[in-house]
Amino acid sequence: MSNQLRAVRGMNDLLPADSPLWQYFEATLRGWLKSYGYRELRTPILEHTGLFKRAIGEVTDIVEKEMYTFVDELNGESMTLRPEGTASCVRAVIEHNLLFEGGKRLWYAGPMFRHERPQKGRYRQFHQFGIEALGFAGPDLDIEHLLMTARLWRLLGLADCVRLEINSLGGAESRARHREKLIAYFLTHESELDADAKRRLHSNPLRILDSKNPAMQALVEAAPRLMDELDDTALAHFEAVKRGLEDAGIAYTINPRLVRGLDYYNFTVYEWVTDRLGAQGTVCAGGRYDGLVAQLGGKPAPACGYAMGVERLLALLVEVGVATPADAPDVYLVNVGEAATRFAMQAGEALRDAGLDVVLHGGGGSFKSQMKKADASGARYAMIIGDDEAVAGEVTIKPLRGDGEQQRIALAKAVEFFKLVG
RNA sequence: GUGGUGGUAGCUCAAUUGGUAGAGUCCCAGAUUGUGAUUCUGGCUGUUGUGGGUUCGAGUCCCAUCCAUCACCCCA
Repeated sequence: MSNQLRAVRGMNDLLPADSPLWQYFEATLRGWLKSYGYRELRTPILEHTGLFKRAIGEVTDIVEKEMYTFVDELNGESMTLRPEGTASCVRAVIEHNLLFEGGKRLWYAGPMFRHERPQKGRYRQFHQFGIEALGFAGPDLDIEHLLMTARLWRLLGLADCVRLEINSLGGAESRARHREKLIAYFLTHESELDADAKRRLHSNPLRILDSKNPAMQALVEAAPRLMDELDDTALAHFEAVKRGLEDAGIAYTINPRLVRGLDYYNFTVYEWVTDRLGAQGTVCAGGRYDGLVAQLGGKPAPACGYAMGVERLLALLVEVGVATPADAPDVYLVNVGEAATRFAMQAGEALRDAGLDVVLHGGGGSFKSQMKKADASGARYAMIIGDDEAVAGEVTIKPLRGDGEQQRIALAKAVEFFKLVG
């Protein structure tokens, strides 16, 4: 065991027993995305480090201490495994001039990498699914995104275990103004700050508002509020988003302390959270990032989007007890004897031509042991072929589930039989 | 990255104050020599996460380390 090879910490194998749940989830996503007109964008997992530094922000936790960054020994370039999807998405949109013909609705999915201490619902390689709408001004797409996420919870049966929190961060000027007031306020109360807060005072004072330290609550409650700094445009935008939610009957709470860990957000931010996954309860988060396209060198364009943590959503599905769809074949092909195996190969192909899912028993074994495998496979039928059948060009069909008699018929008739029973 | 808890067969778990590592399940074979899911019988599986230490003797105590997990932190 000491020399045993293991997967890298925080990075998991997806085993066959679990893949049906992922496939069910992914299939649900595809249908749902199509119904809103979103189209897939796939970007490389590896990007130049500079992209994430510019997009996410130099002083964020992600960039400062969580990125898998390394030098490509072959050419000396600094590379980074993507820690999130938005930066790559915007980069690709700019690089290929996708906004030339107007706004774009895009989605992406895949592995992301952050070097954090692993915990349930938090892994070093984890999967995000996200959507980005670029080139659309105003609150329309913010609202669409919230409506579509709410629909997804209904589709997945999760509507009762997630709740929506929203906030507005306003524009850059509002945030700068608020930041100054916040620092001034905390400086006058510096003796009451805990160690975390003191550390953040100048690097990321907004984060102090997020503190869970009970001793800090009174201080935080009385702090200057960003909402008070919002200009008319930001307020009108926020009001429109709230109205959209109310029109759709989606419950929400305004959380003035909701802050994003990535620097590119402005105006609307939101999180869908659950209390059934412990400390890793944020299942979907997003908002508007109007400045990012220009910041990354593109022609200025408004944008908004969100990302979901796939592992967390699947954990929630398991918690709620979704029926995991079976992936059993229609037919398990039992074959004993050399001639029987050769005939069974042809029989299997004939059944697959007719659209059936067929597992052919491999590696020999007695009828008894093969029948046990047939049962364990979950197949509805066993098709039994011994040398007797092979010589006659016949097969024996035995129902393994429900009623029905075993019958021995010609292969061509068997194919017809399966076409009928589906 | 910080602190707490835990790690025994493929899986779920036992093992008295330190004294011979066990059960269920799974898998394999047979009862039923061409037929599963029930029943009965028999069989296989372990450097007790890893490496040190204390001891006549360590799954059990000590140290380190790895992994998981809970909270912090962070975030999806």
